[in-house]
Amino acid sequence: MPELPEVETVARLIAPDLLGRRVEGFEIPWARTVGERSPAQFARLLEGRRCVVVDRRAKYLLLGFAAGRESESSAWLVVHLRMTGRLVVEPRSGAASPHRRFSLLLSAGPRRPLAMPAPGPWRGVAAKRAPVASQPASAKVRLDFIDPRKFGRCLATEDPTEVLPALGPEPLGEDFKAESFFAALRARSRQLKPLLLDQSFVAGLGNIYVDESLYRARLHPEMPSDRVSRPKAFALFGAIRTVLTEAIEREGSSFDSFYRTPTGQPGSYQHQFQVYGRQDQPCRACGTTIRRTVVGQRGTHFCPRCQKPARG
DNA sequence: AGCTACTCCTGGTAGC
DNA sequence: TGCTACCAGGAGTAGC
Repeated sequence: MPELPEVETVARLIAPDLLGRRVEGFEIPWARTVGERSPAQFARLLEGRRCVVVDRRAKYLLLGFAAGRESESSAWLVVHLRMTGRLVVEPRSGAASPHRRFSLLLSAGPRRPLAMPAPGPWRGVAAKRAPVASQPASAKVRLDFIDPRKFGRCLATEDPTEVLPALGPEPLGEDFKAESFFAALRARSRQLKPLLLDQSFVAGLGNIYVDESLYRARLHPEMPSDRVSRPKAFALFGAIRTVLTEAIEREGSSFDSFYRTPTGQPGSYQHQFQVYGRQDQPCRACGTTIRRTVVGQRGTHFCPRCQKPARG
């Protein structure tokens, strides 16, 4: 499922195919994908504008569009992939997926590629490989939002803050500090698993990376957050950042039919999973059988020996 | 504040 | 084989 590393990968890889292209139209095969917006509102907000920003905040992709020759975004397409959403850039006349829910029709690209704008302060990790355009700049293209389960959303807005919910700190950002993370854990008394999944507490983690982070920090998913010791809180802080960084370096996690990069490639972080999806298999550290339970309505994977429920 | 349940959806799979 | 039933999952919302 697309979490922070997958969305980050999509942003990086899709940027060279979007930057500098102009919106010439759109198609909305599944209306609920675009929320309340009518085609007329889309036209007013986006048509004729040029893509100048491709960024990410939490699990949201932010595509910024500028009017005329300006370089400041005055309209945004805010995309959430949820479970099964994908963004793909296709030749304009190429065949569309039966699960296509929304498309932007884009002009040919600029003669000289638009420089990637300075990444948002929440990026945190440098790209390992330089993203390359998949389509020639001379071709008109189509940005397809493909989403079999229809959970994803593409929202057009003049101001992203008006469609984004309250979001906690970016775990790879500069303002995410171990000391304040410890204080924040102390200030609540929720089970770690649902707390870390709460996007207003820390932004961008989902089911996979929460399980992997808790395992790495040797913390039980049901432990109340205010019982986590200072050293353990620091360990969890480091675990979250390490897991996310390594996942970005491997371009995210893919399994079953879930999640592909914009070029259709799977990520490879699934090969690094220590607990997620490894129920009934031995813990790589101690050999104990990994267990799967349900915590807060979410499938939860942990090692009962490494992750003791006692005070951490 | 924090919990539980429900909703949105469909592809995949387990069970018969 | 063909059918039904159920489930995963993020996030928003409602009710307690």
